[in-house]
Amino acid sequence: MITSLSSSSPVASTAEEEAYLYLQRSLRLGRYKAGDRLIPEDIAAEIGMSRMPVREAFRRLAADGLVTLRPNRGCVVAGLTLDELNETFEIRSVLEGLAVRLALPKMTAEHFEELDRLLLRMERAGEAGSSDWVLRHQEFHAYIYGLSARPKLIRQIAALHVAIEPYMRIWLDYAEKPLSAREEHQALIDALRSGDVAQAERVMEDHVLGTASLLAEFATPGRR
Amino acid sequence: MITSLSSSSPVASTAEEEAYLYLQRSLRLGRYKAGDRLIPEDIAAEIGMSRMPVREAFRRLAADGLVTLRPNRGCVVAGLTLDELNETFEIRSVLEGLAVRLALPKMTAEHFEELDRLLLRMERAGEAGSSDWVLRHQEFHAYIYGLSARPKLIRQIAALHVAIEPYMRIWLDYAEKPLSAREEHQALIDALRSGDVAQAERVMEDHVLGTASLLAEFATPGRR
DNA sequence: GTTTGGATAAGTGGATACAAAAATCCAGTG
DNA sequence: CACTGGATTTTTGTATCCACTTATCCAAAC
Repeated sequence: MITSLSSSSPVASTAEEEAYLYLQRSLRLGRYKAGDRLIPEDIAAEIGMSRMPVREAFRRLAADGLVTLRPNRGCVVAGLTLDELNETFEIRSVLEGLAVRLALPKMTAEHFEELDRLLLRMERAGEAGSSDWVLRHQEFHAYIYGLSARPKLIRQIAALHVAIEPYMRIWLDYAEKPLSAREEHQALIDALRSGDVAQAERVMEDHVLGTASLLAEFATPGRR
Repeated sequence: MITSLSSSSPVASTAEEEAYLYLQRSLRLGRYKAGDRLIPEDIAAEIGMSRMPVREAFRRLAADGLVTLRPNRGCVVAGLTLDELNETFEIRSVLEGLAVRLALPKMTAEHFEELDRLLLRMERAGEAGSSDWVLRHQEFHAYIYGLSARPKLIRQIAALHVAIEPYMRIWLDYAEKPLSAREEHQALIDALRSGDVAQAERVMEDHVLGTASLLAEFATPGRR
């Protein structure tokens, strides 16, 4: 059972893998700003290898949508405009809705109990938005998606989460209004318990889109 | 306006780009079988370059899901099990449904006329399944998705099409029963003309899933 | 003061060389 | 005759080098 929304294994067996994980981590933590140029030589020096594996890592990051690669122009940290960010949430909403639709028919009483436990753990992890809470929150969602038993779907969802993460971080820092986290997730569980697939799917879609609209409030229209 | 479902520009300005396009083409045309190993040195020799750009092309192909890359094990042509193939269609159905949902509100009378023209061109391109017809069919769909004005969504859809293409080709070769192509696409246009967003979205979802179930008939359960 | 051209520096792309890992082959053993 | 262990071959991964493209900077011209 997949319980993590990370898009790749955490073991770096090759230099390329190490570079990839290092850069992904740096990007997710917001070490670079959108538009920053990543110079292979510098990064290679930081982690003690040559430019070559770093270049290949760039290619993978580009595929993840975290950086942009142009011939002879190097590697630039990708920025999402508000439009692109919203688009990503739209895509997430249908994919995560689909995951719920596929997961629900497989759910048994034990699964619901586990969801209750995960929700509890999430609440106990602190403020909605704290880094512990974010982890538990991902766990909660990943658990549901995992039940769909659709590896490709899960990977796609994970990739979108990775791409949005830097922005979420900014947003969470600003979050003044308390997230209606408890209510929303309880509603999600309730919808699942009701067994109404279409309803559960819609609740998940709305949950994801709700996050997007919340995010929009803190972003200025032209913002990258 | 994006009118092609190809996932990248066709101009090869660098050796890596050339290798990528060459390999993508070979894979889409079914030159290799699933499980075949791609030897960088051989491919490099074929197109007259060193292994290095070929290696980088491999990474991009892996991101597209066309090949699998394992450390020290090289590059293997990806195979989709019937389950994975069905999963891909499930994902396509919600993404293409979303595209329709977003496109419809922007459609005017001219757009509908263009759709009529595209359908006509598709019919005139020959047998459903011929390579000309496939192209026109893609054009038809791409036109609708393009109207959604969601670049990322369109790219994701395109990527899934590329991944499935080799299988579609096999399937189309076997297709004995006439595709109900005309009726299905006319129904799609009708649904769009009705202006009922939810209905149009559902028609598109069914259209995509219908293709999947048709495909399933020709595949043996354990097939790669 | 702004613009333009070109020298110079910086950086990228690709090829070759070398090291390390995996696959293959083969002889010896049970 | 199947199996094991190790040498050999093949292939992959990484570093270094060179050629070429792009960016930067400065001076001369308008």
